[in-house]
Amino acid sequence: MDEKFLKPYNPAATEDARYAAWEASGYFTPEQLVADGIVAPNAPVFSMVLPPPNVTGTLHTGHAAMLAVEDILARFHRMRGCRTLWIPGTDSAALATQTKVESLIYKKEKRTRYDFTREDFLARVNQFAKESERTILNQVKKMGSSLDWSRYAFTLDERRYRAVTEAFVRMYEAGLIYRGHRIVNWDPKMQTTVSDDEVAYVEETTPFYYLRYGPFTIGTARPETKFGDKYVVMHPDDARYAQYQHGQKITVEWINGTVEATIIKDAAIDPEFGTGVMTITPWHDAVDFAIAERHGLDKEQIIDEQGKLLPVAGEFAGMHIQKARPRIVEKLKEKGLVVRVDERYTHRIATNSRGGGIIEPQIKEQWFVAVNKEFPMPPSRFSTLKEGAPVTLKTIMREAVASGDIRIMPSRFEKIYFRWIDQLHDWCISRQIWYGHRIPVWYRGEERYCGVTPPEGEGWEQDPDTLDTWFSSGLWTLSTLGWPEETEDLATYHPTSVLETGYDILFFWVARMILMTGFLHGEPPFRAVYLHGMVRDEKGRKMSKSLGNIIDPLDLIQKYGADALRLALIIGAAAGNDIKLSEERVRGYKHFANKLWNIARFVLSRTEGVSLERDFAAWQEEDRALIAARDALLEEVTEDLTHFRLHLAADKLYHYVWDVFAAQIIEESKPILEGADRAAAASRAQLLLHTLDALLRALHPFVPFVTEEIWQSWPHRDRPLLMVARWPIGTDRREK
RNA sequence: GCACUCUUAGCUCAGUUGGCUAGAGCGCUCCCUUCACACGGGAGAGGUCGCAGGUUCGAGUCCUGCAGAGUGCACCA
Repeated sequence: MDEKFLKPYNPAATEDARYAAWEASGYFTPEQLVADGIVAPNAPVFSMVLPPPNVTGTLHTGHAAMLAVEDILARFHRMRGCRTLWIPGTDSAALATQTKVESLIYKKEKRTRYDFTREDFLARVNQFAKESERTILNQVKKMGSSLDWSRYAFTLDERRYRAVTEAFVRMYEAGLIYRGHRIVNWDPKMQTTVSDDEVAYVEETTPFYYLRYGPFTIGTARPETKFGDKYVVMHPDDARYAQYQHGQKITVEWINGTVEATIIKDAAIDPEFGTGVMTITPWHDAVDFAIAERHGLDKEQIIDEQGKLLPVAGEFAGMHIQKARPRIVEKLKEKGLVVRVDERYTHRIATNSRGGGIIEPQIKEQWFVAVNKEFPMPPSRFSTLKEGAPVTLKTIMREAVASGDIRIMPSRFEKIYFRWIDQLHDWCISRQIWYGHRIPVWYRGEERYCGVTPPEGEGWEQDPDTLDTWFSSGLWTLSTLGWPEETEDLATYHPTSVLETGYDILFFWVARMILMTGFLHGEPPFRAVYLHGMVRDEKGRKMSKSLGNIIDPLDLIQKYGADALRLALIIGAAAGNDIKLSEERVRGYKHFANKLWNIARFVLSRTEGVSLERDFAAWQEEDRALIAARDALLEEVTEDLTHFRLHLAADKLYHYVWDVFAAQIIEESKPILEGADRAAAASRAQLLLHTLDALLRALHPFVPFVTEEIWQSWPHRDRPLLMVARWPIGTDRREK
């Protein structure tokens, strides 16, 4: 027996070496599994892409949970003999990364991006990204992730750039990407648009003003936007205002003098709200914009891109809206235009969830993906979307899931997904930042060119904007497998078997992958979606810097081992449910790794010279019964894993090891092994070996490090690495 | 406003398609350094499974209502 078993299991001294050995074996790559006869050349395929972490980020507990689940799935399928591929990558996270670099440069050098040329600035961002890349990748490895590093992809590398450009051009040519003047979410702080899904609403209590507008009283929480209001809108059936005709003009005294106002009747007005009358600011409000579009009304910009008032505001021009508001209210009061104020009005203000500022809607010329535009379905392998049938991108997204071509787990998220699709608007994909995939469109006067390569001739200017980072992420299963080329990888591994990710990016990512892959490749990007919950602190709060409750997974790995962390993140964490993580839980599972270690020590010390021959005929009746019970449990575990019930599988193995194998079987074995009945002793010794052998295999996906470390000192191993040993169920059956 | 989730031991949570005396981790009490393991073992305290109905031979598990907590979505100025 190896002397290392005389000491307690020490994960910190073990894990890096075990990972290095796995990596060196080449078995993270499916071709190597085939080449060495580990799996058959025509074996079933199991493939996944890693949701790429931010290249400039560091590993957090959410990543740890994701890696634990995915690695368990990968190792399970690899051991079952599948050609298993799990593709790693990182995301440029354009907006987040650029913001980070901008702030670093400003701190150090007091320079902003406008002090650089675009090329020089991008060189700085790229340099920073390259430097940080190693950090996150090493941290991913610390979790034991069996990723195929030979296929590593970065969302901004050359192959991915090609895929993104190609996708844009194809969608442009199909009329599904267009450029238009529309109201968008503008972040004055980050100086860019953001998509609807990136907007987060924060509750705020502010005063609500009732203002005199000619014969009407209108309500607003934002008097600073009201300067240009010259349309007063009411419901067509509102009897109180029946005397006013649609289109009728009236003169009213307003903030900066008299204005000619036009009466508009529109059913969007809720007569029950406030006074049932409102004025509109089409340039800075989506509802107002829609009303203005319906009636062909003028739209005037009041606030500029920095959040400052324009000349229409008269004496307030040039002032930031935050500062101007109290003064405007003051002036309104002086003029006697304030009828009443509700001091405590609760409403939601739009903020940029990506760490930006308060969203100020603006009308801008931007690029959009048309989600409601009908087109003939391209060649398709979807079960309910036939080539040539009239569809929209929404249809593809809905049908892919409704038909069962894609299964979302837990299923309640399917409902949430459908709801989201129903109210989806066209997706604004252009961003006014520099870091990212540049839009492949060039202009020359009135001419416009869209193509994968720049246009011929002089005088062309490329669109300065870049694409929403989710546009490139949406291609991830395709772009990592070589699309737009018809590669062997694409033919073999696409659609991927399962996409595992957090439920918080169901809309951002999962839905957009379905949209883009469905249109561009005519099939789903994956067969199943497994959504894990958010990792929270022991009190159930979100982890955040401001709360100071962030748990660093690397600390936990250092103290308790990656195996312990994996179990803590898996056991008790059903799909879609949030996970509360506490250090005590992780410590508890470290004890499990040590328990296993000591079990191995006991079994090895008592079975020296015993072979693992499975001579079941010579076994004692009760030992055969124990094996049968064990195999029944392993059947259940296998079934659970097949159905993504990882938490149950892990829990069952944990209890079998501790409560059955250690507490009962091993304890009973002590007198048997020492007893006078040598046949019984021999039978029992084989049972111990046989069971530990099976348990090491079955536990390996969950606790790969400690099981592999034991395996390396296991005299009975049939493969040099446990990682590529056979799954226990199926093996015995053949031999019986 | 609409939708969804949660409410099980002191704390944090499992309990897959309804089925034997309801479980885990941590914590608590008492005992044990017995030859795999004190990162251990033994014994134990602790639960009307939110509340009220219903379906069923049988419900923590399904249905209805109520209460509390939370999340997502929404163009109520």
